[in-house]
Amino acid sequence: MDSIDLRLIDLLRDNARSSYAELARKVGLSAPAVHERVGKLEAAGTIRGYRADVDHEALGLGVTALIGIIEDSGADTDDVLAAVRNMPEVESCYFMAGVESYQLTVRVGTIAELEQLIVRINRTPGVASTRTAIALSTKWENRPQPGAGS
Amino acid sequence: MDSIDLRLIDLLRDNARSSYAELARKVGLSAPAVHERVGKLEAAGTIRGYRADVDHEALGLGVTALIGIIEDSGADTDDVLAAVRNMPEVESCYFMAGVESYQLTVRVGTIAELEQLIVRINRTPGVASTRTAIALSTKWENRPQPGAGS
DNA sequence: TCTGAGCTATGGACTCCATCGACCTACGGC
DNA sequence: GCCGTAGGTCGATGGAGTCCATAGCTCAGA
Repeated sequence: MDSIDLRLIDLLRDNARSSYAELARKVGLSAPAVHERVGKLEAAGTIRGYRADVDHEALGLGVTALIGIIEDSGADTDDVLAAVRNMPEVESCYFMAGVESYQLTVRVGTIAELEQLIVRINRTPGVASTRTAIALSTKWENRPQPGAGS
Repeated sequence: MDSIDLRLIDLLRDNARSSYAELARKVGLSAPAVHERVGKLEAAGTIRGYRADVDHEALGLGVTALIGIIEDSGADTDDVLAAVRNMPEVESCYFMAGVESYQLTVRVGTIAELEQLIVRINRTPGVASTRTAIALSTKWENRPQPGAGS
């Protein structure tokens, strides 16, 4: 993990479909060398994968909300987690310090769907209550933090 | 935007480095046809780009936190936003309904750095107070919600 | 100091892919 | 019925991906 690796990661975070030849030109190595470095970063788990960044509104998922979950005392946290995992609307899930055990990012098409989702979460065994905040607009998301390779 | 487009989006959300030839095999079209469809999705802004999904811990950013910002009455929201935009630690930023105007996802290396970041945000003109919750663990992030194309 | 092991780069070769142009088909409007 | 358009296939070709052999570099140990 040297500065060339960091630059490769930055470049792939900016455009994951860059060709190895292009990456090679930018970091000043040959394409096979870049290929091997990227392969090692993937094998080590530093690069987990490559994802298309989509416009959720264009896919009919224009409503974004953050939901905090407060668990019952004595609830089985794994059961709550498993229930939430089965809800495809839940895009991200963090286990938190504080009163709210889980913090979710959810995406739905309409406010009505959000209401139904909240009801479903509240009905889940182990969930005492939830707190929902709606995002009026997304200023930015998943902005890559430049590494030392720049 | 038909079901083939949705499948292409799903496939690219799963692996953004798939070759056009591979995508073509999976959706049952020729590679040039897939190339053109993907190009149109990009031009329309439905696909915004392609990002490598990295392990933040491996990059020394093992601390994730969510920060809510409460603004001063009469604060210029754009100034607050601009200040936050200049902080590279802020990965995502939503403008929210409710008492907290902004909700941030931030990533830093240590709790000490988080403390400094919180201080910096609180010192920003227009910010009345903040509320921070630390993620003890990330169950999942940016999980793609399958479209109807599956 | 010399030597050998291990790592990582390069360059060549071969295969496969991206991409362009030509043509074909289905469909809707005149 | 005819034409224009949208969107597909096929074929060709230039370039990319990837495997392999080889060469330099670093370091440990004789």
